[in-house]
Amino acid sequence: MCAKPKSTPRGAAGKPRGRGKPAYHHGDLRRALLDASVALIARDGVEALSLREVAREAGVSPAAPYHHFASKSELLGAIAGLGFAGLGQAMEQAIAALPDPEEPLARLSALGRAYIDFARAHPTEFRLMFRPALVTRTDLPPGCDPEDSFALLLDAVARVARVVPPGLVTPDALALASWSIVHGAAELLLDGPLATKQGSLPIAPEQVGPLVVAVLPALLRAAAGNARAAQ
Amino acid sequence: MCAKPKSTPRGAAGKPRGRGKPAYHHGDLRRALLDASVALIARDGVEALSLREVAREAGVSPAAPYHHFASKSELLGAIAGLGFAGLGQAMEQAIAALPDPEEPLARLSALGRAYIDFARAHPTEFRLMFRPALVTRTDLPPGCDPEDSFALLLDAVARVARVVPPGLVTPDALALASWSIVHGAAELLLDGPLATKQGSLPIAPEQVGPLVVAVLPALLRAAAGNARAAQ
DNA sequence: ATCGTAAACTGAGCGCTGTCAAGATCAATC
DNA sequence: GATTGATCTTGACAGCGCTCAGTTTACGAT
Repeated sequence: MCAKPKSTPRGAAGKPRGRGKPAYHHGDLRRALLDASVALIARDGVEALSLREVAREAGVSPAAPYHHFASKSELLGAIAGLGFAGLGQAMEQAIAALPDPEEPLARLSALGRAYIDFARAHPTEFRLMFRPALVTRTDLPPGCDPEDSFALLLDAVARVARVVPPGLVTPDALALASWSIVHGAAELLLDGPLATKQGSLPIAPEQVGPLVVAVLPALLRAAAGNARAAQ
Repeated sequence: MCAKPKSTPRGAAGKPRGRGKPAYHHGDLRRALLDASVALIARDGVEALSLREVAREAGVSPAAPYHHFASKSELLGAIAGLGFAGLGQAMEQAIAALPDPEEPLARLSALGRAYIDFARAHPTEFRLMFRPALVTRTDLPPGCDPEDSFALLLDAVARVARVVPPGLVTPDALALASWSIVHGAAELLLDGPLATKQGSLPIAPEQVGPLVVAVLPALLRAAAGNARAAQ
């Protein structure tokens, strides 16, 4: 599932060997560049990221990154790719941790919660996942496709829709609504008024996830025609 | 309400006068810079915007913009400010156009619709409104505060909550849910999979607004305890 | 009509950036 | 041990944000 294909392509382990010289070949520069980039973005923001500073941080020359990424925006794209992989993984784990993974409503709630938690835990990756203008989408290995991460969420909505009698809105609309509410909460949490000064809504960041997830089942029940859903 | 305070601060009208020379004083350079910036961002994206190109577009020297904006990010902040003002205005108009502006559910639906429509009509401004990292918030004239735009939305939710019997979740949670769903739909529409390849959900962009708004009342009814809301 | 003042704008320039071409270095293979 | 090919360095280019000293203009007071 979109894992790191090769741990150490050339050379030795991740660290520059203990000799006096810093070693001409880095070991795993690609990884080091990604890590340094995430750290720098987290500190100063995406717009302040300079490829040269990333290279400096990794201890290589300004042109070295170009042997691993065709451009700056492709490096950002790789970070976004890591984000998609991480989100998918977090969602799978959330389902696996469920007492009954087949219960539709619980399944959806767990995914929603995982979505928002991921955004809070990995804001840098999450933001890049949804800033297509900053990013050139390099062809990812199969299983890493953004669609795959979202498919889990949409599938969970479909399961609920199957259990619930057909209601006022189509299943597609249900899926859109579910996705929107979870994604919107995440965005407002990271870059909206909830983050900056939280003046508008007296809601602490850590409460956003639980609150949204608590509302989700009600939304699905009601939108599907006010019938009693499973459980 | 955050209107343009002075139409033409110095000099003559907006256009460079019809003489042969391009006129040393531009007339309304600030406005021209904002307009050019929005156009360039719409064409090439925010990250590709250069202050020098904006100046070129406006026919002035590279240093001229600095007499109107302290920095590039302050220019972007001004665009975001225009966005907040525009959103507030669009929301007020949406309410004013209502047959009965006092009907809580219709009021909320109209605001939600206006929110999403605004994002679609002014993607550049909308994005900047929610990219605080790109923007330095210059002190805006009173009435232009972002909070004011959102207050309308939150107020509409509160009105619904007042009519509906107290339910499973607090009014704050209701407000968060409503705002999230509308904002999330807008973000997904602009920068999410709905925009890029719309492979995940078979929903056309122009359908997103109506669908979300159709779900909104159901959400509020259900979350508030499954009781019958007004109307 | 003239002057003085302050705003608007210019042009040169500094340090930084993303990117590229050419050369140096090293690990692994034949 | 020589070859090969990936990895990294060096050096350079154009363009960027931003600063500053100086020029041009418009407006109010005289």
